[in-house]
Amino acid sequence: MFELKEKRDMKTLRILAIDDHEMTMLGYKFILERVVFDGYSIIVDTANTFELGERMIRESVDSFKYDILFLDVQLFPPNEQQPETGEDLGILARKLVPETKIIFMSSFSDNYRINSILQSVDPDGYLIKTDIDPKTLEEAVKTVVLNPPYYSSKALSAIRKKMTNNINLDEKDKKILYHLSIGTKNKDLEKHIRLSPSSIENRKRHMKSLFGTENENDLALILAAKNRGFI
Amino acid sequence: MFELKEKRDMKTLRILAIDDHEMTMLGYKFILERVVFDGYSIIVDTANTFELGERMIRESVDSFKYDILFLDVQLFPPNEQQPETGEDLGILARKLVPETKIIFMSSFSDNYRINSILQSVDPDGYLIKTDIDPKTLEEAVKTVVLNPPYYSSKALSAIRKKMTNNINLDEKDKKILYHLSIGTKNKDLEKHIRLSPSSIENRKRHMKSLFGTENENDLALILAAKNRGFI
DNA sequence: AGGAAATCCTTAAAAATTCTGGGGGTTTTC
DNA sequence: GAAAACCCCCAGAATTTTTAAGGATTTCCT
Repeated sequence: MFELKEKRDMKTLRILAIDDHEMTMLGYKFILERVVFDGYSIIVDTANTFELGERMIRESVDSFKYDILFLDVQLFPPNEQQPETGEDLGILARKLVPETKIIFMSSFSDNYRINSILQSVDPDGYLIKTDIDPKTLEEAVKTVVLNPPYYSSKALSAIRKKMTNNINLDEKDKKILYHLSIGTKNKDLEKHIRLSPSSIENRKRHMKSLFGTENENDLALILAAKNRGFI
Repeated sequence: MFELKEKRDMKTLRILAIDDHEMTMLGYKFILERVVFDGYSIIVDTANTFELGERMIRESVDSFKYDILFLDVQLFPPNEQQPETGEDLGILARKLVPETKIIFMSSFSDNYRINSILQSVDPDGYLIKTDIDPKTLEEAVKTVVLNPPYYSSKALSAIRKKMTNNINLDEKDKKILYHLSIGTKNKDLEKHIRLSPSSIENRKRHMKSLFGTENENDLALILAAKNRGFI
């Protein structure tokens, strides 16, 4: 029905959960280690920083390998300029231990990263945190082992939103939206996007008409874009 | 935990399956009517034509309403020019009985319709036929009732493919791909797309370079586009 | 309140891209 | 073996995008 790497070790499923909120990880650990799954028992290790997580992944390469990796998308408060994210850990893990299944967990507000993560990591699971309860957690683990991928209901709806909007934005438009959404000031946009200020104005105006927010301000634009799943 | 419309009727879950292959429907009926689900028994009605399906949906409006509708995407052999598809039935059902959950079933080759169906119907479930076995069928029904949506594994991967390709094609490009994929002759393309023949050539050449099929023929282009989930 | 900075809009010309028709070579079809 | 269809290239025309400059309005900060 399903096979792990070492026949001798088929009794345990090893999971590593990386999240900066230790209490939530304790919850995951509590739930998962009580799950009975086809006769396999589950062991959950945890790490609460990028560095520790990275070390544990690296160390696992030459010993047992984890079967599943739970990764929080946002490992640090957004204002800190730590560039390391769960996504980076996912990319690293894919390279070092490609057979390990990867499940991302993100809060709703990190949704805009889902696109990039689907591209860079192609995870075996994606859970929006408000969807997570003991049952989905258990389901996710089972599905990811037996028949990946597992996307939670809100993750699917975020994906569907992106899929079904037939507005075509090119890379520059998307960059403008992204920078506006993270609070980049208009006058600083030209430093990030290779366009003149007036072109940026034009594109913003154009997008506002696409999103039906003519003559409204930039906030209305990014709200509309968020609703449609662009950021 | 979950609620149907009429408290009195909570003992049965009514399903209508519409598919032109009667034998496969018998299979679904056989499986589903044996499912035990939280104490509810399941009754599966079937229809094997668009017209019959439409009539049954219309008749259900004023009596019992179906809880779930299973719809085959391709109700007729593609060469017949019957314009009626499962998608149309889905749109109709959404209008007449909005509370009925809708699950689409499509064969792999009908994948290009998934985009349009996600837009027009926003179904509660989407199954690719090769994914369907008794277990997924049962899972789909339960998930759709309790916590939709349910997308089968191959449906998800088709969606992911579309999501993650960062090639931007506009409507005209997509129309060209679509018409090529259904066998429209090059010389007839200009009748469907408001462009000169040479522009169509240019766009095809441009897309071939995007898809890495330079100097190959149109077949290579549409195969590449299919692989990337564009059609 | 007062001034500076930032935002938002318009216009018109320059620049870039796309479209078009034409010429011509190769392959497919009957 | 000839007609039809397909594929490629070019250069001018048409269209779209970018840009700079000027000005009106709002926001921010003393």
